[in-house]
Amino acid sequence: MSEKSKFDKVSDLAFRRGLYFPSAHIYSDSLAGFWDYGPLGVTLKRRIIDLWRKTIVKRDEMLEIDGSQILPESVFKASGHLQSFVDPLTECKDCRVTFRADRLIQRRLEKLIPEALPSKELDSLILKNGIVCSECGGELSKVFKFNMMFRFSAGPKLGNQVALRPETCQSIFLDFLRVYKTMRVKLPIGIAQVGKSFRNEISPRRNLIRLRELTQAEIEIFFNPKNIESFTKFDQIMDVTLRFLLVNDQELELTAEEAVKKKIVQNKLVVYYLVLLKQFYELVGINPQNIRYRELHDEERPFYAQSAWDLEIKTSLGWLEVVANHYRTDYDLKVHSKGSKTDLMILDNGEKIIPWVWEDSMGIDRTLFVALDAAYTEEKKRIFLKLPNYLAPIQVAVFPLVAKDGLTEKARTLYDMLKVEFDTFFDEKASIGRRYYRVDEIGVPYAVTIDYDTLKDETVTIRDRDNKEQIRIKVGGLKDWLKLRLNFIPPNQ
RNA sequence: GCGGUUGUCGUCUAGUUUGGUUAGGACGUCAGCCUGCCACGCUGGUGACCCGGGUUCAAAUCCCGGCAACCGCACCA
Repeated sequence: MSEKSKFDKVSDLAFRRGLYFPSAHIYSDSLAGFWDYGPLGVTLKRRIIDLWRKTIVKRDEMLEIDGSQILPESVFKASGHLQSFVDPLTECKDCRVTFRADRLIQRRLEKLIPEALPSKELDSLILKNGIVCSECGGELSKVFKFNMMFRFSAGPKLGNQVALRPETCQSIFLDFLRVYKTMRVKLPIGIAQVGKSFRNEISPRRNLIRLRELTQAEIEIFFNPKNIESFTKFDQIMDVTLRFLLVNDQELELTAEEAVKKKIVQNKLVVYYLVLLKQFYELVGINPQNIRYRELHDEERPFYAQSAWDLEIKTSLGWLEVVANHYRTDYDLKVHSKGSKTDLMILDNGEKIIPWVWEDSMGIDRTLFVALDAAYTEEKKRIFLKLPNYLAPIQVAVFPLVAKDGLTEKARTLYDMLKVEFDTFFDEKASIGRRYYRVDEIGVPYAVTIDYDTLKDETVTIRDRDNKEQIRIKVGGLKDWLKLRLNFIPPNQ
C-alpha cells in the first residue's frame, strides 16, 4: 500500500487529469501561489459557483455585481488596508528568523499591543524592554511593515497609485448606494460578488490552499441593526443544528434558535446566514459532522470586524478555514463615506441610517479542494470521485461497447445528440472496463453504452458511477432521464 | 521570509556516491490487432535530465546562482 497522504493523492489526481496546475510552469521562474485551472477544473469551479448562486444568492434574493480588480489607492486608504493590511515584522540579526513584532512584544510583556502601533513605537518597546530573539537571543532589527497588497500605478503617469483588491468586498461597499438606488430594494439586502482577489502572501503553500491570486465569492448583507428582531427569514431555519467551537475551546452543537437564545451568535440574521452556508457545504458533499464554526480570538480578527466566525471543514489536512464571516458593523460604509466625501446614508422606514454589514467571504479555490477531498474514494483498485451529480464536470460518457460493427457510428450519433445540452465525453478506445475506470476518476456520474441491442431496439445501458449497476432504457427517454438527475433542484421545488 | 531536504518522459522511478549510457523500466498515452460490460493480451510508436552560469576533452552526475516542491519555523482578513 502506498504511504501517500490523501492530500497527495487528491493533488496527484488533480494534476494527472489536468484540473489545476502551476501557472506559467514552462518557465523556470514561474511563481509560487499562482495556479491555472484546466478544462475539468474550470467546469467544476463554475458548477460550485452556480450552486452558490442557486442556494444562497437567488434563494435570498440577493443582487450580484462584478467590480474592478484594480482600484485607486484612496479606496484602500479609507478602508484601512493601506495601514492595517500589513504585518509589522522584525528579524533576528544573527539567525535571521522573522517575527511578528507586535505579537512578540505582546507575549513578552503579557499586555495587549495594538497591531496598528507605528513601527517607531514598536522599536522603542523592543529597546526599552530588552526584547531579543526568542530562538537564539540575538539582537532584533528595526520593525518594518510588510503590506500584503500588490501596488502599482495605472496609466503613463506615476501619480495614479492603484492596488489589486485584497478582498472583493470593497467594490460592494463602493457600489452599494448605486445598487440600492437603481434596484428598488429595501433593507435588509444582500449584495453578492464572485471574482479574483490578490494577496502578496509571504509563503504560499499547498497548491490551492494558500494562493496569491484567489477566487472569492462574497456576500455583504446590509441591514438596520434596530430591526434585527423582526428578521422573519429566521423562522425558516431555526431548527437547523450548527456546530460551534468557541474562543474558550468549548465545542457544542446547537439549533439556530438555541444559538441565538444563548447569545452564542449576535442575532437571528447572523445565524440565518451561517445556516445557509452550512447547507451549501452539505450540498457540496461535506458530511455535516465535518462542518463547524470557529469563533475567532480578538487578535485573530481583522481590523474591521467586531466579531468573526470561520466556517471550517475537516479535510485530509485537518480543519481548514473555507469561509470567513465577519460582523463588520457600519465600519465600511462610514469610512468610505468619509474617504469619498459622499453621503452613504439611506432612508429606511423613514429613518436616515448607515446600514450595518454582515459578511460571508467564501474561498472558492478552497471549496473546490474540499469538494475533491470529500469526493475522493478508493475501492480496491478503483479510484473515483463521488461528486454530487450537479457538480460533476463531465456529466455523461458515451461509449460503443466495441469499436466495430457500426456501434461507433451509432454512439457518435447519440453523443452529438447530447453534447450541447450536457457536458458529454465520447471514448471508443481500449476495453469497456478501462473506459469506465477512466471516467470514474473524474467523477462522471453516468456512462451510456451502445451495444448490439441498441441497433435492434433503440435501447442503451446507463451505468452508475457509484455502484457500477446498469439499467437499460429507450434512447428516446434518455435526455429527460439525465436532465432529471443531473440538475440541481432545490428541495422545495 | 529563515533553516533543512529534493528537482530525470503525463505519473512513479533506475542511473548521480566513482563525470564518458543510443538516459533504462513500469504505468499512462497514441496507432494497429484483439475485445459482446468493469484497468485482458499482443505488436509498434510518443515522451524527460527545472533554468542559467562555471569547472572539464567530456556534466543528468561536480561547483555557484535562480526558480519550484516538500518538511519545520514564522506568517496567514
